[in-house]
Amino acid sequence: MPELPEVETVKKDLALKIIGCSIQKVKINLPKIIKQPQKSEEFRRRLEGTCVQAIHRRGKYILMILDTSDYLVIHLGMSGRFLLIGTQDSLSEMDKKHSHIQFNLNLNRILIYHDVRQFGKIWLLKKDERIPQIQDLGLEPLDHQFSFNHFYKLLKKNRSQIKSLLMNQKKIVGIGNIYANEILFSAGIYPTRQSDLLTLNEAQQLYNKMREILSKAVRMKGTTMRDDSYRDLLGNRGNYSHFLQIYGKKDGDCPRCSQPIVLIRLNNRSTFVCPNCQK
DNA sequence: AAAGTAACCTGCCCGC
DNA sequence: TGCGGGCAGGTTACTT
Repeated sequence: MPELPEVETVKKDLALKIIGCSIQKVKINLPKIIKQPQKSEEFRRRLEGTCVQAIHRRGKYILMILDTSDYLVIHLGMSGRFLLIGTQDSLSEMDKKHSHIQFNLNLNRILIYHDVRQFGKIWLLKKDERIPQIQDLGLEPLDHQFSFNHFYKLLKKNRSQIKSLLMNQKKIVGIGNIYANEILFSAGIYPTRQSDLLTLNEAQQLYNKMREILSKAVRMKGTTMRDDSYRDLLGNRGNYSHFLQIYGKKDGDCPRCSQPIVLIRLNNRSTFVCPNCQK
């Protein structure tokens, strides 16, 4: 599901709705989602009675800071989402089945971690505790510190296929398969091009499109492809789906030249290209 | 060092 | 209508 724009949307909504709230009770239905601490009981004990102080995003991870200085790290995997509801009765049987962690908040609200495919992960860490998943993350593509110069250097010192580089979370964070496809199409660059061999102009184009597309997708609150895919905290769809140019459009007409869009497979991921517009 | 493969899961969609 | 195969926005470990 979630790439930077989707995670950013969830983070903003969570910040709006639960900062200052206390977590009164925690119920764990699927312990394997919790990677740390190992014992569910400790997870529960350290969370109950705390208050949510701040919420941040780093790459595709959500960080929830508690007033005990412990913090939660959440990765939504492919299908993780949060539901904020008043009572469990409002959930369908299917939703109940996939509600793996339940946080009872004050004011009789319930925050649920829901995850059909169960690839999501949650850590509860002490203030000074670090995990490599976060430590090893690369640069934030929308950070104003991240200049074209930084980007260009990154391209030059790596020899991977440009699509792999864009999706490599140790180099640049937040870009997944949908946005990698969209960015490369917009920049007119074929996904298998070797990053250090791109021209200055191509690199500039790529940098511009990366920032344009990601920031527009954030404004549009992410992308929802199918009915069962990404939703925000309140169940709304992301509107960037209306702006997709190439992702999911095999055999469709290229929006630029009207030639058919071709599907190839790269690193086991579907990759959509217009061989006429992407060189 | 980089690319490929399989594994972790459930649900949906398509073709037969 | 039902079944099987393939696919899905991610990450990780292992092999080539």
